[in-house]
Amino acid sequence: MASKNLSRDIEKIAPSTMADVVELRLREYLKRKAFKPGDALPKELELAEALDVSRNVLREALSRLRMLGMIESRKKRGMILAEPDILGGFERVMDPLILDVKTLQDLFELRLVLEMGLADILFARMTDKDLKELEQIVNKEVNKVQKPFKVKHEIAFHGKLYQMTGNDTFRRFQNMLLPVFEYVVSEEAKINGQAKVGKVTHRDLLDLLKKGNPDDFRQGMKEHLSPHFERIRK
Amino acid sequence: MASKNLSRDIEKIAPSTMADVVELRLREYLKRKAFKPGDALPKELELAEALDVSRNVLREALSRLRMLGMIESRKKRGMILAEPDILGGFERVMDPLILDVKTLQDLFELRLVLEMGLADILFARMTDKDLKELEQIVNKEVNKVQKPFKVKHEIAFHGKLYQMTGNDTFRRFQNMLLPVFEYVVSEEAKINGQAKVGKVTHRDLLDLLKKGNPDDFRQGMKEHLSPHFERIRK
DNA sequence: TTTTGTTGATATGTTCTACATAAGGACGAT
DNA sequence: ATCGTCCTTATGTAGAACATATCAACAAAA
Repeated sequence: MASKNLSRDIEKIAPSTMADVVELRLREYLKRKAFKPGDALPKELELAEALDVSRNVLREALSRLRMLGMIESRKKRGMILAEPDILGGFERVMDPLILDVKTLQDLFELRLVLEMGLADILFARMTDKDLKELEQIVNKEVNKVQKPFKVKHEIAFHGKLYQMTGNDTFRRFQNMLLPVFEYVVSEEAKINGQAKVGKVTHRDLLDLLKKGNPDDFRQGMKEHLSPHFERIRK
Repeated sequence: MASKNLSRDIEKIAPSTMADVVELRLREYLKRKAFKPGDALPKELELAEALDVSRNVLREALSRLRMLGMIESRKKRGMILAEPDILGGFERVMDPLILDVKTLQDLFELRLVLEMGLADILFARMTDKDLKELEQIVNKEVNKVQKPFKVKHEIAFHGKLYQMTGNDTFRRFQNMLLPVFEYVVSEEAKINGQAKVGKVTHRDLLDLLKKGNPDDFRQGMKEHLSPHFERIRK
């Protein structure tokens, strides 16, 4: 009987298809030639011939780059380099059900780190208008402690915080992160029962934003998230 | 003469190809059916027929999912759902030369936020072994203040910090972020001259890790990165 | 009985051809 | 200068054919 650990001793060969190779080559090509957004690319047939692959294989690779937003193509005009969406690939993959548990844990921690690091940029950028809007969000929370409402308010409050940074990538990023976060929390709850709630409320955080400083706010945020910080001790 | 602002008044129509639609449909299908990693997918021909598209179009969509790591396929065995790499899409797009300036700025800030938020998880996870290795990195920095060395040491030191969190996604993430960061810094330098250096050195940070607490460390980190924090006041 | 070699079936990988379709350019009419 | 018309062209889509890896079943050998 062969060792059951054999699969850990010998690395599995990764069968790479032509589309994989062509995709890589194209990205190298674009980088090497220092194409800028708006620049025109060679025609499909020319690329296919240069790479010595069928137009089909080439198009599979191009389709990938198109998904990432790296290229745009229209009939007759041809293909041009575009400005990719940095979070596009993320968005498609951010599904708690298909990611492995280690990655989910990593993303869970990522959100905690972001919230803790947010303070400085928040204080540098927030406006009075922002604070008023945040206050309205807090006011709506009155006594709605049932589960579904609670999650909704969490999203509204923290989402607003990210939006206040003026950093749109942040905002979108945490919008994608939150479902994962909630998933991890609810899975945790199934095992260890309902998580406790931090002593610092959203209203407390709002007050800290108004009258405090970044460090005070950060301390408040840590306390607010303290039930979740329990998870990282190991 | 028509208004030149017309293009801002009317939204451009986005010509979506069949591959775009099929890709979306497939992702919805996978989600709706609650496929788990390892589950087998229908055959290409069946999918193509069900979607009423040619095998070509279907394969372009499948190629995208394959790139994201969502599916794997082998001859005869067919296709199975896989665990995607959360950062795969990121990696391909993370190129300072093709991203727009706003996104670059956003990513620049993202790194700052990460460094500031890292403290708590760092103190919770770091080991004596880690500290020793970090000390070795700091020791190697002696008097090497020339530009290329400096960057190298920055990467070594901060990279080690991320690795010490035990969060592999962090580590990879910042490895991708750093080139963007360095690019933004060097572009900035072209305009405003060489950036100043923070008063807190790597060795100071190391000492804070050994003897301090998360808040002290965070303050030190903020001071260390203070030249970069200047950029976010606006 | 267990292992190894052979053979056939099958799903993906790749190529080729053909045609549809949108978009640009040239040209002329209004 | 604006609007049609026609032609050209590069991408989008379809379909058929073949190559190739791999599974499964069975047979041969140890």
